Amino acid sequence: MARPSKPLISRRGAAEAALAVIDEVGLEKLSLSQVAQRLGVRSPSLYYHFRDKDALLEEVARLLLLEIRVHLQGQASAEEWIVSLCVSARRTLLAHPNAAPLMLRFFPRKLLLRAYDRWTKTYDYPPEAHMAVIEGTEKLTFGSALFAAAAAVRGEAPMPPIDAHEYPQLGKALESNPFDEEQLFIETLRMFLAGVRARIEQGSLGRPLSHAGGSTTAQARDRRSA
Amino acid sequence: MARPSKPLISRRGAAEAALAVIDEVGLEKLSLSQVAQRLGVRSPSLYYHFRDKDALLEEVARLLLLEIRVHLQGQASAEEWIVSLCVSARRTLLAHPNAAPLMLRFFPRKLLLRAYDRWTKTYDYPPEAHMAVIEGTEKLTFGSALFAAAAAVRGEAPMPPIDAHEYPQLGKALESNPFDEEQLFIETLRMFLAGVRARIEQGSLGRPLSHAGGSTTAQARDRRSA
DNA sequence: TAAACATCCCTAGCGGCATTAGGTTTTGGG
DNA sequence: CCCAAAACCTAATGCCGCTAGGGATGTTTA
Repeated sequence: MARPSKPLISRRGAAEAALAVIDEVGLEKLSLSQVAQRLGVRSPSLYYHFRDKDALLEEVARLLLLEIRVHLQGQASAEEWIVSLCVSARRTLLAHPNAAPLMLRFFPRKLLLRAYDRWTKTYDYPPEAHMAVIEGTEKLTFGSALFAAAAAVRGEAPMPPIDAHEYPQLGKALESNPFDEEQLFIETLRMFLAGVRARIEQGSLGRPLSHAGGSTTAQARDRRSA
Repeated sequence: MARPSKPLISRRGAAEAALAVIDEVGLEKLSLSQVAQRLGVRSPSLYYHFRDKDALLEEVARLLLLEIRVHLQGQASAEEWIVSLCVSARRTLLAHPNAAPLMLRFFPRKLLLRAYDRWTKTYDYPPEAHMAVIEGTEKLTFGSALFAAAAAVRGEAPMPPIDAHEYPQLGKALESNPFDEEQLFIETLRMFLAGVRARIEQGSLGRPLSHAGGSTTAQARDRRSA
């Protein structure tokens, strides 16, 4: 009952066990003893592999991000490729709603840099727009996923039943909304990407919105400001 | 030393005290005794006003959302009004980076319904697009604010120094990015709103992105699918 | 006015949890 | 074969959320 022939604990295995516990009982109620129990081990032993509980959770966050796998068919444009990647990311997080908030506390951005680097290679956007594209898609994706996950944990629908008497306009908006949850997310993504093109074509990067002229008169203005 | 003439604790006051403690020591390290101490009271007394710790934190979340005040000058379009409101929301959350994650755990959507109802009144968008506008702006705003806050807590820059050797394209993208943090957020918002208009004008709501024709040939197609 | 009741805080204490200290066995290199 | 490092253990500490039960102070009622 001291040192085993083969290690019982690995960082990866511990993270997987922790994720399983989180899926079961929730992030707040996760205790190291539960993780240890799942590994056939006592809780202080975890400290041989992790500095503290946060270090373990960080590993879980990394694990979660690495689960994002793209299963995309013959894709059309680079933009539709982005869309399907973001949808994959969202689905992965929603598959572990209790663990999703870890993305916020321990965002392993390093793991995304490679993907972003590849994106910028295939874009035909001007470089001044690259970071905005990254920022917009990332925030839309993780924002949508995190809030949807949080709502799921509470057992709420992300858009709660509206008191149509109190908020008539909003009620109508909800009624005529043709999208389900995921479709709505996809639509916001496409809106954003369409807007990227629009603002580039108008040369209005960094400028306030001005739709004085409609789409028929949309011509390129003088170039962007500094 | 029992019941005071005037109550020492109020829900509002306790939430303010809790917020102050969170600002100081962080959300994780907040303890009820610290809140109590700030109110000149012992921690179990808080249970007379709150069911449990989560109930107190929920009140803090509400407090935080109510702090969002719009200080907007003579605004131009309805869209620019949305932009300034979202910027206000983001700034408010960034003023309390330690408390920002509470938005995720206890999102008081009810407090936003009134604002959304008013939005939909002034929009000239078709109703099928209303929820997408709400969803997109909300997720962009809170996504940006939450991740920026989390990065601030860790003392990181939201976009970390890129190893330009490892990720050359991304390095260039960062170099030619003309925006600071907030400007980048604003730009993503404007991109999104521009995209809302673009997809409406093209009648492509719900459809995949197809920019076969450039802006010059952007004409309305047959109407959206079911 | 006095009794009854509700309000609002207190002290004491329980159980759980993260973390530390220090011990013990196994393994592997010299 | 020995010794150091590896990888687990038990025991213990201190904090924290929360509950139980009590007592003083108001307010309402008879």
